[in-house]
Amino acid sequence: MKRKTSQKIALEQIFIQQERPLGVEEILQQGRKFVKSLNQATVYRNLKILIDAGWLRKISHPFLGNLYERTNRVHHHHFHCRKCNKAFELPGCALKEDNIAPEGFIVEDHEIFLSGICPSCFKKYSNSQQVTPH
Amino acid sequence: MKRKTSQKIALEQIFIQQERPLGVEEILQQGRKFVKSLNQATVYRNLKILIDAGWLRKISHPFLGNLYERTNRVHHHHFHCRKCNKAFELPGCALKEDNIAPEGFIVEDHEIFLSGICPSCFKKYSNSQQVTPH
DNA sequence: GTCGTTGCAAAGCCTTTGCAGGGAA
DNA sequence: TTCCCTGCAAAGGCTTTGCAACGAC
Repeated sequence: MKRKTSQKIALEQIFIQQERPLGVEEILQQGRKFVKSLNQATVYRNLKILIDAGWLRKISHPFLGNLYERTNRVHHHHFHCRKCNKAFELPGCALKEDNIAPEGFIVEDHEIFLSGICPSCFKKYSNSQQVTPH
Repeated sequence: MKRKTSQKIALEQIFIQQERPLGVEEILQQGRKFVKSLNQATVYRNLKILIDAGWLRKISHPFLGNLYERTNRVHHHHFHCRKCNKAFELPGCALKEDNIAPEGFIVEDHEIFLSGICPSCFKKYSNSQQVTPH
């Protein structure tokens, strides 16, 4: 990253302000609030730069495609709600420390994707099951 | 699946004989041993049919793209070796039963991707570190 | 003979790349 | 002024789709 352009600054701002992982389309939409002419190719090029710099991480999400998030976040994993189709960041890690892999495999990294129903959608579903009093 | 064609039978045979998850290119290569004219579009269409029938599962692998495997295999996860770039099926599951997700989230399914060095590559690496006696 | 299935080619996504012009240092 | 970076358009992978011909039943 040799030159600080408004496009780069915009991307950094978006991720600094953001709590959840973002897809390219969202990044592009939000980036255009800062730089109206922002182009997809520029987004992809700068994402790559930020990833190579260790500032961003790319998540290949099984349902939502490629998402990007800051590397400085504490270790966590992602939950996908099959009702509202959103990704949630879940704190902590439910992986057992021992017995992760058989003898001989050296585990350096891992990624866990959980899926099901999020609290908000479960609530909606429960309500629709109830007979509404009148 | 209404009609049994040689193409469908070929795909089923490939997966019945196969121990590890396969990518589309591999499926196509192997399928052509049975049906020489086998086309990519046909592979994709039949994969979809087999998935909808609950006979196959699609795995969106972070490094290797989309892989396909039989649904009748015991619960397991996948290990990716960053040296030889292969996917390994690991028996068992290192996920803690309790405390997987915060209160309110209903976890229905999960996928774990491990990565690092496989036993075979570790062995090679160790050997190359050693001074070969002469 | 029907009509579900196939092969082929075209088109659709998402992502990358070539190029000329623009802007940071 | 230099030359890195951007926007645009074209091209690359992978996957899906339209269509006429084929073949399972």
